[in-house]
Amino acid sequence: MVLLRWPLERERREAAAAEGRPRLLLVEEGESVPVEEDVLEDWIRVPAGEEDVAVRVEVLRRRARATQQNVPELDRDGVLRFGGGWVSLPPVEARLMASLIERFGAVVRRDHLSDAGWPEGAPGRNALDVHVLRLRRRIAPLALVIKTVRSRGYLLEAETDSEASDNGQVHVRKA
Amino acid sequence: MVLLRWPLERERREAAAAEGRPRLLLVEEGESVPVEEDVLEDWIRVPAGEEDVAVRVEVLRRRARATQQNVPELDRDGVLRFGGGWVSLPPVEARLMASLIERFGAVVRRDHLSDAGWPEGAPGRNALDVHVLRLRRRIAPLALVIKTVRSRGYLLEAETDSEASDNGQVHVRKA
DNA sequence: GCAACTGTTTCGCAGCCGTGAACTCACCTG
DNA sequence: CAGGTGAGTTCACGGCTGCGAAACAGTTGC
Repeated sequence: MVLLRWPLERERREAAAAEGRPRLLLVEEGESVPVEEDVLEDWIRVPAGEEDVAVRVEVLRRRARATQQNVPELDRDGVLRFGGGWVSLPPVEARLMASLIERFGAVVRRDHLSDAGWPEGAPGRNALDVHVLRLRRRIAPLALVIKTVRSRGYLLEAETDSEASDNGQVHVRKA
Repeated sequence: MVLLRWPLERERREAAAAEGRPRLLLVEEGESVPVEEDVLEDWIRVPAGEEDVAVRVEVLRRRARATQQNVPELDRDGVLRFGGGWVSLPPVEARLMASLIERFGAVVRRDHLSDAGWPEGAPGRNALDVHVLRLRRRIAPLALVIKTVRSRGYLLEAETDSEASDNGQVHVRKA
C-alpha cells in the first residue's frame, strides 16, 4: 500500500501504478484530481479525518487481495508450490520468482526483475535472460509458464489447456 | 448513476447495489462510512467541492460502462485483455487500441487514430492502414473486430456470433 | 572431485515498423 | 452499365532490435 501526496509525488504514483500496487493519493488543498479508472487507486483531500483515510486504505487492501487468488506460493527455503506439486529454486531464481508471483498474471518489467534478482546491482546484460530460461524449465512440471512480452518484460501464469496439449504433441514427436 | 445521502437513504443504496447500479454516497457530517469493496460504489463527505463530486461520478460511470458493456482493457504494459484471454500489443498498436477502446463501439476518425499512434507526426500515409491490419489479426483470437466505416474511420467491437462461425469455417479448411 | 549454481559469450531467430506496389471494392458519373 | 476514381486491404521486403538458447567457464558446498 502506497500513501503519497498529490501532485508532489507524481513519480511515486507512476511507479506504484506500474508495479500494480494499491495507492491512495493525498490531494493537497486547491489541487485538482486525476480521473483514474484503476480500482487499485483512490484519493482523498487533506486534511482528512483519520477514520476516512483508514476506510479508503482498507477498501484498497481488500480489492488488492481479491485479485490475488490461486497464486503459486514460495516459502523462505525456496520451495515453490502450485497445483499439488513443488520444486525447489536456487537463490537468484527464487528472488525472480517472488517478483513474478507478486504480480501473478501481469507483466513485470525487466529492470524490476533485475533489481529483485540482484539487489547489489545486476551482473551482465544477458544474465536475466539466462535465468528466466532456467526458471522456465524448472517450473514447467508445475504447469506454470513465463510468457515474454517483448520490450516490456515477463508474465507468469498458469498453463492453459491448449498449451498443455501442445506439450503433449511435442512429447509425441520427440519420442 | 445514483447520488444519495448517507445514512439517510440507506434503502436506496441497497436497491442500487442489488441492481448493480453505480452509486455515490454523500456522507453527512459526523457520520461514519461503510467499508464496501464493490467498485461501483464510492463515497464523499459533504459539503464537498463540485469538482470532487464530478470526478468521483465520472470514474464510477466509466467503471460501470466497462463492467456492464464488457469493454476490453489495455494495461500500461500493452497487454490487452478481453473475454478471459489476452494478447500483448507493440507500442504503436497499443496506442491505436487505446484510442479505439476509448470510443468502444463508436467510429474513430482516421486522423484521430493517426495522432494517437504517432504523436510526433505520422510517417507515410499507408502506415495507419498497415497497422490496423496487423492489429486486426492480433486481436482476432480475443473475438474482437475492427470494422471499417468508409471515408469516416474505424470502429472496434466484439465479434458477433455469425462472424465467429465464419472463423470456424476458416479453421476447418485450414485443418 | 562431483554436482549444483552462477555468469559470459556468441549465434540466430523472431518480432517490430516503415515502405512500395499490387489488388479489391464501393461509389459516382457520364 | 462501363469505366473511372479514390479509399482501403494485403503482401513482400529490409533494417533494426530484443530475446532464446547453447556452450563454456568460474565458484561454492558437500
